[in-house]
Amino acid sequence: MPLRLSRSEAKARTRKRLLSAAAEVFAEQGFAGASVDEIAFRAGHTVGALYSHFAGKNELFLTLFDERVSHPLDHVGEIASQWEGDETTFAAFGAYLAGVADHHTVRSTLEMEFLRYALTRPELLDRLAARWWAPRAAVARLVAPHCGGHDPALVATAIIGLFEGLVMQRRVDRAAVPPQLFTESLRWLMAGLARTPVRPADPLPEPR
Amino acid sequence: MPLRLSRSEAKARTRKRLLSAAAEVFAEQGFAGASVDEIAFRAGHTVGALYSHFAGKNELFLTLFDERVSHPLDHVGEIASQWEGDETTFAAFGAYLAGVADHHTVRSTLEMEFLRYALTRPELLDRLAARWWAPRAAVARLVAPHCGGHDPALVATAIIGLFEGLVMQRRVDRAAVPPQLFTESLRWLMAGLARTPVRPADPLPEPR
DNA sequence: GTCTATAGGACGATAGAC
DNA sequence: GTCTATCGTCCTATAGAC
Repeated sequence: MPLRLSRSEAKARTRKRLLSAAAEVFAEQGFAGASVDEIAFRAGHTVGALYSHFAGKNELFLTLFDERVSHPLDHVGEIASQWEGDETTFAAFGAYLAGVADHHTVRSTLEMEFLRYALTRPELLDRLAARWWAPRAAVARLVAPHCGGHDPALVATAIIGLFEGLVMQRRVDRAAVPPQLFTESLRWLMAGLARTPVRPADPLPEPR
Repeated sequence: MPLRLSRSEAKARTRKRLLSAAAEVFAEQGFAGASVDEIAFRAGHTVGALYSHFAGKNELFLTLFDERVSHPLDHVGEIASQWEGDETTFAAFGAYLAGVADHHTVRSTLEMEFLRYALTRPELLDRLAARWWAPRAAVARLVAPHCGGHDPALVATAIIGLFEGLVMQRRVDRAAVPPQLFTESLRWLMAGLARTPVRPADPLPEPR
């Protein structure tokens, strides 16, 4: 590893710093509230550098949307490879997600801002929806053997919903959501699958 | 009911319109992105009217925070009064929350924006946390008889988390979260409570 | 109480030096 | 590729007419 960075390495480093700073500021201030000046400043640069890497504030935001915000549950694959439906895996899964709630705060706040931003932009909402397929499928594969006949995709959606909702509540009030609840509630849900009769899929048409 | 409004009635109506318009614009554009001009315009007034009712944009936002955004789960009391742990109640609860996901969109988006806004303002975060006590307690009372020894407060937190997470996913992708899933996943969770051994409360100290 | 007009400031984006 | 300086725009908030 050379002491001095090559031109392209320096450029890549600048870009990376800008993206990290942008993630922070967008999360804290929202899209409209974030100023390109502050983003550049936090990255240790000025607007000039920012505009040489990105066409503008919008493109910077969308680049972040595409490149940087992998969903927390993307990493579920790491845990899936060891899954046995046993206590160890439950605990690992729960601990991992409690950690997400406490430490990946910029990422999850930024995800919220993407959602709000996308809600008024249909084409972005589609891309956001597509983003959830992979983690949902990963969780579905993980739990399929323990679904007791219920649709693994729906079980996965419920599990992801459960964790997203717990993460959200824990960010508001840590005391209300002890870390063990991530594990416990997953256990409750999985135990209930076996005890619940399987119903016909989608007996009602999608309303409206 | 008189045909012409009294002065104070007209004033109250203006205030209400301004608050409704503000809720929409804040939800769509975020706090910083919302302009007082657009809020006033959507309310059918001008900035002058707005500033005669509110000290400024910040106060308008905080007033909304205090007065208008009752959490969806506040209404859980209506259902709680009829709860028997039976299929009818499950279905009503699920249907109600699927409706929230589909129709109360401004409210839930605004809640998201409040959360992001509050995350960098500790005193607001405390008030937001306090906001969740009542619905959590209402759900806890609702499910207490069916908790099988588990802490009803924690069960309530899990249930609320589950629905918040499902609502969020449904707003991104309706097809992924059929309305019945609200009912089904609640059934799974409740059924699992009875089958899961009760663990000692909080065996681990709160980390960090 | 509500409107119109405007002051004062912040921001996104660009131009030109290095 | 990055910086400094600046232009034009949009926004919050206020002042004064009605």
